[in-house]
Amino acid sequence: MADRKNDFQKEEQVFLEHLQKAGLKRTAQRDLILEIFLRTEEHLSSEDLYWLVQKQDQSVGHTTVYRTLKLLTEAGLAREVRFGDGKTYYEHHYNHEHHDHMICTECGKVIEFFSPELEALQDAMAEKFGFKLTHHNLRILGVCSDCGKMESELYSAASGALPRVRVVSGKTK
Amino acid sequence: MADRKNDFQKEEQVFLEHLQKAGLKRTAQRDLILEIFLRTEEHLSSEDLYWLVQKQDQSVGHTTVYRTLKLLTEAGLAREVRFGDGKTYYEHHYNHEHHDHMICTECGKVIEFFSPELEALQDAMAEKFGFKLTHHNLRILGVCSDCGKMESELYSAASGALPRVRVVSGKTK
DNA sequence: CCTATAATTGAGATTTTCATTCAAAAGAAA
DNA sequence: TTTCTTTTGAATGAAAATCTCAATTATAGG
Repeated sequence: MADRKNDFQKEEQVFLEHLQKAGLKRTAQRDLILEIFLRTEEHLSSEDLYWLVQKQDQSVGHTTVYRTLKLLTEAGLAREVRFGDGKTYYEHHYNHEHHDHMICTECGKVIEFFSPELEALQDAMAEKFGFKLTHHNLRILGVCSDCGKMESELYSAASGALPRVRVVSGKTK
Repeated sequence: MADRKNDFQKEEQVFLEHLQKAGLKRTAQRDLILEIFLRTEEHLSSEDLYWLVQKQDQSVGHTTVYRTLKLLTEAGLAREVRFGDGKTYYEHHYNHEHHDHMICTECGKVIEFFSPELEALQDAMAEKFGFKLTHHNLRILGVCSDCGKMESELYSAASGALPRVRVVSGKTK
């Protein structure tokens, strides 16, 4: 645990500004929750984050973590995502490019990907119907190459212009 | 309530075949639930369908409707969809082309649309990552032209090559 | 440094959805 | 009919999301 307290100045400022605008107060709990959220580059449920916070401050309760995540979402720092297991997860939103999720229904692995073509097509689609698009949400469900026991050759062969991607997690069920 | 009992022969046969294959029995409740489901071209939650069924047969319980919807899904007659409000809805699947949803966050209106380009792009994306795609799920959230008080001119002007579409519902919140 | 005011906190309870249990009822087959 | 198996539905359970309220804490103004 080295000293890295000032890594998230921007995000903290966004949060403070949001609190101010909404007439809310800055508290130690909210600071702690924000910090731990920012330090954790994973999809977190409110429950997940609660346990991480517990490790540092036993006195913080479920409710506060839950409410603070809602606040972070309002402030534009977090984004709610659902993967179909009934739970709501949160991921970083500020300074993180929009991306979609590809989910393996076997191992639960989640791949984040970004496709400008898909984005453009969705924007165009929204415009065609007169929708003012606020955001969209694409989940591709399937079986990943590991689980499908496909040759990884297929993967590398087809990956000429592979979009930006990050493999996030393989949840064990 | 005119006599239209034999409108869904194909679907009924699909269901009966599924029951047979799975070693399950045909019952009056399942027949009734299937019939009402087929007659209702809307997104229905288990609860919604339960109340529709109740109107015709007070003795049918939640559990049976819930389980029958699962059966219909297995049989390929229904599809589960989630719109992010925590509830699970079911829509017709048999003889209904795949489509995605555009949802108005103001009035809750749901537009079903189909875009071959989007489909193709998603398929390609799945292939690039070695995913064997089972299905995908795209929700575009925004504000519809009615709620955004935009000119409907925009809509009709831009609708030169408008994809197939069906406005399903405007749920009042 | 106080005090007053308003917001926050967190344990617990409630709500909502999804899923299971089990005894009674009903279908299927001989 | 008789026997065997599946279905049914009320009740219950489990899990997540949300709310309640009394006690606590932050903040601004004296």
